[in-house]
Amino acid sequence: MKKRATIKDVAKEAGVSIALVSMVMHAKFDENGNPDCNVRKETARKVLDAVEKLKYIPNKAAAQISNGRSGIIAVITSDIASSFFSEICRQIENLAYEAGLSVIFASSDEKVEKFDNVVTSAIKLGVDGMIIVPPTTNVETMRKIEEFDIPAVFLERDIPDYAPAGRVTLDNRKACELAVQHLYDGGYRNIGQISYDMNISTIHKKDEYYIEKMNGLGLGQYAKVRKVPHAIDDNAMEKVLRTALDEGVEALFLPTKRVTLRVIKAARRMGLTLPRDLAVVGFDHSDVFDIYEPAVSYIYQSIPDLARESFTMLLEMISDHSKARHTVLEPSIVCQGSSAPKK
Amino acid sequence: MKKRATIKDVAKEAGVSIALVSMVMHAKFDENGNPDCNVRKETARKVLDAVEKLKYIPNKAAAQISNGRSGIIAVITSDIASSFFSEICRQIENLAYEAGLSVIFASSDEKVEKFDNVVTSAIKLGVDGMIIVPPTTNVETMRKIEEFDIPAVFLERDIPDYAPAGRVTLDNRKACELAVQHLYDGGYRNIGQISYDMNISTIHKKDEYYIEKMNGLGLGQYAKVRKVPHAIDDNAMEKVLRTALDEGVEALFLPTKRVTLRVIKAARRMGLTLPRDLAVVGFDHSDVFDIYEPAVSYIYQSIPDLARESFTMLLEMISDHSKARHTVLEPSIVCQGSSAPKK
DNA sequence: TTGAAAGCGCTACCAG
DNA sequence: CTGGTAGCGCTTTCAA
Repeated sequence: MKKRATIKDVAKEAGVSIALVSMVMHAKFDENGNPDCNVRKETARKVLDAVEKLKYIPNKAAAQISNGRSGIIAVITSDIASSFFSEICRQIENLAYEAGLSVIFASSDEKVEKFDNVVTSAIKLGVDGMIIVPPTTNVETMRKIEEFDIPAVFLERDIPDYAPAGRVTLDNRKACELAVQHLYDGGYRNIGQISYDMNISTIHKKDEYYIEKMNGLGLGQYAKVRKVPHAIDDNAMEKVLRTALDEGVEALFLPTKRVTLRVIKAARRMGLTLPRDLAVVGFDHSDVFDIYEPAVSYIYQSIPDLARESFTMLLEMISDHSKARHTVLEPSIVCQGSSAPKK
Repeated sequence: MKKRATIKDVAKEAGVSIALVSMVMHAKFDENGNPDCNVRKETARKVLDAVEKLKYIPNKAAAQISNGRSGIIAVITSDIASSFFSEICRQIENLAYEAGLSVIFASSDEKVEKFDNVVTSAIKLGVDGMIIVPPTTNVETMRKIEEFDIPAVFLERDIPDYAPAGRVTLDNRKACELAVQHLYDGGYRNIGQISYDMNISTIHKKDEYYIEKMNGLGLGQYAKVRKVPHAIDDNAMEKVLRTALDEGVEALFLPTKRVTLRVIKAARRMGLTLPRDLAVVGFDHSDVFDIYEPAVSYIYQSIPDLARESFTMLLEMISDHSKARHTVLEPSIVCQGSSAPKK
């Protein structure tokens, strides 16, 4: 169990000072092997050879403690196992990989307390920045982040009262309009909505814009948001669906992937035929939507865009100390069988 | 932009030495507020008050550099966006959270080079251990890990030649037997297999055990593994399926979730009726399997078990420096419509 | 029960 | 172009 080689060992081996080694380790080399710093090529060579020989891998923690940067960013979503977020994480991971950063992912479980805990861990680690899908619109935890001057960008949803963060969100008004209009065009009038009873900005917005659009179409009488708990089980969901149908609902706008999946699963168990018994427009993409019979229509927001925008924004905030921006992405609608025009 | 509070600030504020602060920060407190270390209760109180007041959050990097432990483990899978792995990651994240550890997740993309790179990043970070789904059976990258004395455990598949690591795998022989036997019992004889042409232990094993079982049933004449590239597209997959059917294949054992998804998608596009045109037994669970018409049968391996076993094993290896073990989990089969008995 | 001080490995600044 | 050195924030003896 030999000890891990340190910069000192390399310096000794190469017969130079540790300062030189540090320089060389951070240098980039052109095609001729010339470093982009004030070090002679031969000296650099010696250092590199020593590094090779001792299998030296720098200790980031030590670097972090002396220069303040950890090279780690934190990505905090509700649940990294949920495919919408896991895909975003994956994209961010790739971008970070290319940028030479490490990423730590954490899930809040949509719980404010856990969110606070994972944020604290991230601060302990000394992350250089955070990309956050907040499970609340409360500002408390964010204050900690502010306290430590850590750049942050909100992804997909935000905390309206927290100004210092960047934001990458969807044009949710447009999304709701697309969905409702599409159903309207298909001849549906009693268009309901089922969504979660959570204190999250996008949920609030989607409720609001759905109603706004319904009113705009003169369907205010039908506008009704049915709230269900985030942890609703299949049976409870069936009951909600049953009630909705009894109340004359012809179509449903489902503003999250999760609720969409739950609803179509319930519909299947109940033996409903889409769109005859119920037309559906969901949100975000899932493989299940395409395999389902009929395929499920959905509002699409670009995951690569979400990831890239948030990542580059965060990078800018970290390096240039630039101001927080707000990027709004355009939704589109993918029309499939579940919302085919009424016969 | 005030500076982040350090242990020194807390010490000064509390009027004690930094050593005391360090002790208190690591102490656990019983219900009476008594610390489990040699510090007077009142002193501890003073420290805690100062911590509170200054909003002190310890800097892990500094701790790491002085005591060697980072409190970070790395989990390296093929792709954190693939649901099998993202669920495992999620479970490990929970376990780590409870254990007070941070996790960094990385994807190898099934590429040996990327695998090597993410391992190197992990070493730079000074991770205390790694849970690894190796994209190869080559031992090279693992040697680095050994060099740095970092405990590692292989998850789901392994590198046979690398002894120092722990292992948590499935009983793949049993899995293959279950699948083939089940199809056999349903009256199918020409049972084929489609799998990826990758150098991965579980793929090798599933090929081998499938053939072994076919031979055992006297179906050696039908035993045939059809290899497809990992990145195969829908059209190519359709062609493979078409060929298999032309060659008389009645049933297919699909040894990974990914290939299962691809095959049923192709089957759907081709308008095949399962199990009439083709019986199928897949691997691992996906929501799609349940929604598909008919529901897809699959071999199940417990994700919670996989996660828990590997995590606790790693923890033991880290703390007790205990020896690597090999845990083998039991598969089971979930029979659904896609493999209903032949009519 | 408490404090002083020696590092941990690295960066960054200054001198030569 | 190269080397010396003062920290960075924390842990951990060792003394008091």
